[in-house]
Amino acid sequence: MTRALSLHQRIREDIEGQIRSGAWPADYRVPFETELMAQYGCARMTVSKAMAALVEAGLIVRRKRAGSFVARPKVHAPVLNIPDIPSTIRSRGEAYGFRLRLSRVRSPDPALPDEVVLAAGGELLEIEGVHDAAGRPFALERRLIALVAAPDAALADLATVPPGAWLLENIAWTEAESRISAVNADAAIASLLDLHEAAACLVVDRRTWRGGEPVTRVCQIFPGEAYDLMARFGPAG
Amino acid sequence: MTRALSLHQRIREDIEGQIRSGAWPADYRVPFETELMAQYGCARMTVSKAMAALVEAGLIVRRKRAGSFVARPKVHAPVLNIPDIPSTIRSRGEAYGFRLRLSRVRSPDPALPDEVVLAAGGELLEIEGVHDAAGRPFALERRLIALVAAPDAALADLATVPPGAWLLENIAWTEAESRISAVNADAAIASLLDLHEAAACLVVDRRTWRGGEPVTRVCQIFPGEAYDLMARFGPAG
DNA sequence: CCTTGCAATATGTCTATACATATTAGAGCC
DNA sequence: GGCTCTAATATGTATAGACATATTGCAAGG
Repeated sequence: MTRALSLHQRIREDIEGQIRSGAWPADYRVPFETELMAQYGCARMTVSKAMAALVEAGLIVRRKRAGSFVARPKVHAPVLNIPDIPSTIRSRGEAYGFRLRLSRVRSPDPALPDEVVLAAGGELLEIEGVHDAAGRPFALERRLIALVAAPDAALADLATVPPGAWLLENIAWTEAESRISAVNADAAIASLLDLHEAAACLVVDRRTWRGGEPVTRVCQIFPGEAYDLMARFGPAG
Repeated sequence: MTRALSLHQRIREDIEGQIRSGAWPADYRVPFETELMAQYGCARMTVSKAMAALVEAGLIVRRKRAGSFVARPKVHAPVLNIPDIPSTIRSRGEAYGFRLRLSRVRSPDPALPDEVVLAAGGELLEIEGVHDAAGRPFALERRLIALVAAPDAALADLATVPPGAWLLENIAWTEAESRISAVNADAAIASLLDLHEAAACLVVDRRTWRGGEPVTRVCQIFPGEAYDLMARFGPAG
């Protein structure tokens, strides 16, 4: 059963439907607020609330004196789905495992400005491990954690809890940036992921911050042909 | 100069700042609307508008009788930036070019359900070409366009206007889905992109619809080491 | 023809008020 | 103690009115 919608939501959905169906193309002039208030028999504030939500969603553009118009679709803002690795594997019904291969505390390399910034004057926890799905390697993870931001990380039992899950529980981040690229597997990657050398791999390089303060940087390497990322742009479902 | 902000925007930004700075952690109870109206000396509707925007942005959660609380950050909804190829190249200050290599109208392959669905009972326009940056190959594009949805595409002068730009101008889409993966360049790709064989390439496979009706499917192949995609989660700037 | 200025108009913001609705703290009862 | 019912409370929705502001169309003047 569809829940009872408030009036401004109904107005919003009606207009959204016209736009998404293509009935109102880009640059089409949406009825004036006065017309809509007559049509729905409500106050202007109610119409305005619906319109404001449509602006927020990027579906319309409003211009004083001219009216409101259907926005041209933005090319560049699909929502990327980067599920975390354990849940991806478990949702396929496969057993998940994490094999820790390296875990040590060290100072940032002064030759690498990125590391120095991340460390923020303290030391770094460096971690490397392999995520397994059904006993076979699924992804290689190399991670640096700023101990200034997450001092407890050094004490965590990363042999049992993968570092991504530990951080998510303990140091919630507020900003993240991911870069996605492709590389050929070198000998080390090929061996760890059970691939032939030079196999194409998908690389997700993610940095996260907590209120401007860097927390961690992680590089996840997936076999390119066995994994893909999905991005969607469209109805907010 | 910072523009004059309306009051509800200022309230919104003040609260957003507290959250993004980490001063108000997840589950922190933000001041009641009555407290905020006293603090800013305004009506409740004004506070409410700010709060509604924060809910829309996913920064807070509101519960009747209990109050409004800072939301725990969503893990997996970064906004992916897929700029279109000509503007990416031009923004680097390099000359952009498109070399059309193939353009023909054909029927969908009955063995490929995807093609049959895309064609929607009509024929397909198949296009292949290379995007050049500063005279060197930058990306290979293979595209199928449903002529049912875009009958004029067959008449477009795709030798001068790249098909992506043409479609954007003429058949605005409303929904898109992109899959991102990595492959090793085969002989054909390596030759067209001027890479050694087996070089890792980043593949963006995008399908678009217009109100549920399929419009086009495009596969763009980039040299993996020379290109990356960026995704961000955080301040909506 | 081009410019300037005015007035009409549609959106943008805000108020004060009203009632609806969900949830919780606490009172009262077994 | 554990249960239920009730009343208080904070948000959710909506109204009618007011004034601000940006932009457009048009008219008057050069």
